[in-house]
Amino acid sequence: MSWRKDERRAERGYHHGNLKEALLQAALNLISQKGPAGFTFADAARMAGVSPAAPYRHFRDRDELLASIAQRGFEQFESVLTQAWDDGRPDTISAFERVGKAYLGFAREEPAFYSAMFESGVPVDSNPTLMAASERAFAIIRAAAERLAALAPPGMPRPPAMMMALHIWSMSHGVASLFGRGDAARRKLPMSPEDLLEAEVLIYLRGLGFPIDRRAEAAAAEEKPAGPWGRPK
Amino acid sequence: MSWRKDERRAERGYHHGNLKEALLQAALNLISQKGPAGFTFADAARMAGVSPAAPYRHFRDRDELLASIAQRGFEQFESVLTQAWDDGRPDTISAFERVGKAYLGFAREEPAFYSAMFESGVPVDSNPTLMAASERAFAIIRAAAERLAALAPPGMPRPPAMMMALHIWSMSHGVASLFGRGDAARRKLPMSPEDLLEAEVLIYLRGLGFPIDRRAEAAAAEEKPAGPWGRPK
DNA sequence: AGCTCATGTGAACGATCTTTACATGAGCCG
DNA sequence: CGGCTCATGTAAAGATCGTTCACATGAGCT
Repeated sequence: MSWRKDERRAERGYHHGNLKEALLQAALNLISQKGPAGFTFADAARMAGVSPAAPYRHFRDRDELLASIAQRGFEQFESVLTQAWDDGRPDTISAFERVGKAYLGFAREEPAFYSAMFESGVPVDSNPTLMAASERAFAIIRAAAERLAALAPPGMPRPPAMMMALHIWSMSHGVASLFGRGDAARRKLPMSPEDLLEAEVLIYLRGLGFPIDRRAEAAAAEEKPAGPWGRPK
Repeated sequence: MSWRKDERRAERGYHHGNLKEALLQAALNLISQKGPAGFTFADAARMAGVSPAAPYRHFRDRDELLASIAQRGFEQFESVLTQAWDDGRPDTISAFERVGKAYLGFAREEPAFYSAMFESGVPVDSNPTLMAASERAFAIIRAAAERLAALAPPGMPRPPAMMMALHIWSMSHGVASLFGRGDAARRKLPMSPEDLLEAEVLIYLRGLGFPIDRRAEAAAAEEKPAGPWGRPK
């Protein structure tokens, strides 16, 4: 790693070192603790050990900091999804399932990023670079849908990949947003969010004509082999 | 209507009349204009023509007002869904589609309610009456899913209604949250949110083994009869 | 060594949230 | 009708926050 000089400037720095980074980290901590509305600019400054005015050297205002976090979130999101997709290896279907799990995993493990990206009221379309980052993340889902659509059985009409991608995205976001995070808006579920989403997507794909094994859903619904739909309760 | 005396007290009241109501209305206006984060307690008071301290006679703090709005939102939501479902008349499928449209309609026409309910960070499970209202709203979807599940073709295994309900809900919320409102987080869509959701649900139901007419999706995807999947672009 | 510019500080303003003591008037009871 | 009481609203005040501006400081270049 590039320790030696980088670390000296980072830890102890001249004025502060990399305040920008420290502020982003502080904001992330605060958001994950108290939600995107509960984090204050002054708090982030305090947590970074600087005066309340210092952040204005790096962010025009509080919204720009939030937008920066959303931006970073989209980038990290894209990276996670890309890795999960792995260009469709070893096979399209299982890679696709991995993407779904990765989606939920990101929402759960990075709730601060996720809420900054989707629930903070940041106007995504007002910031071009933010918009672009969001597009790149969606492009992964879109690409996966494309490959999946190409796999449609010969007899079937090809579903439009864009529509598939939007459908999958809305399912994933719906599950993540309603049931994904441990804390807020939780509701007793008969199964894990991951299994819920997996079953949902599989049923959807079967509806498109893909030859999905029914046992996969059963396994997703619950490990209990009490019929193909899991426990009937 | 019960004018006469009610109205005198409502309009002109003694101190203010029904400040509580006025505050809720003011908050709704403010939220629909500036989002749930952008509304301030003082602003609501000002809009109601009272001092900034007056609201505290009716709400412990800002969060309680928000929770009250969410509560009311869930009640109104339940009413809208109940009306749309109409106990499954004239037939289960079309009533089900109506519920989906009603869901999106509510999210679009009452963005203030919707965001207070789902995106304001109000801890739903901390307030029992709020939780109950939310449950009652979800119960409509659940009941519809139940009826739908009972309609499953004889040869098919019966899907668990609860799972169906959760799936439908996550689709609806996903579409509403990502594409539903005119303003925030919009993205260019090849079709309307309503059509997107309708196609999604229909494909899902077909995946469950329901004999869904493919042309319905085509119509949903777009009116253009350019093949069963709408325009291939 | 000295200049310069990015970076951080301190003080200040207005707005907000919230509490506290005080005012007011509606409705009841005699 | 007169007075009591309590819900309802006000005024004032403290704490915090977002934001700005004049000023300080020191890193890096020449």
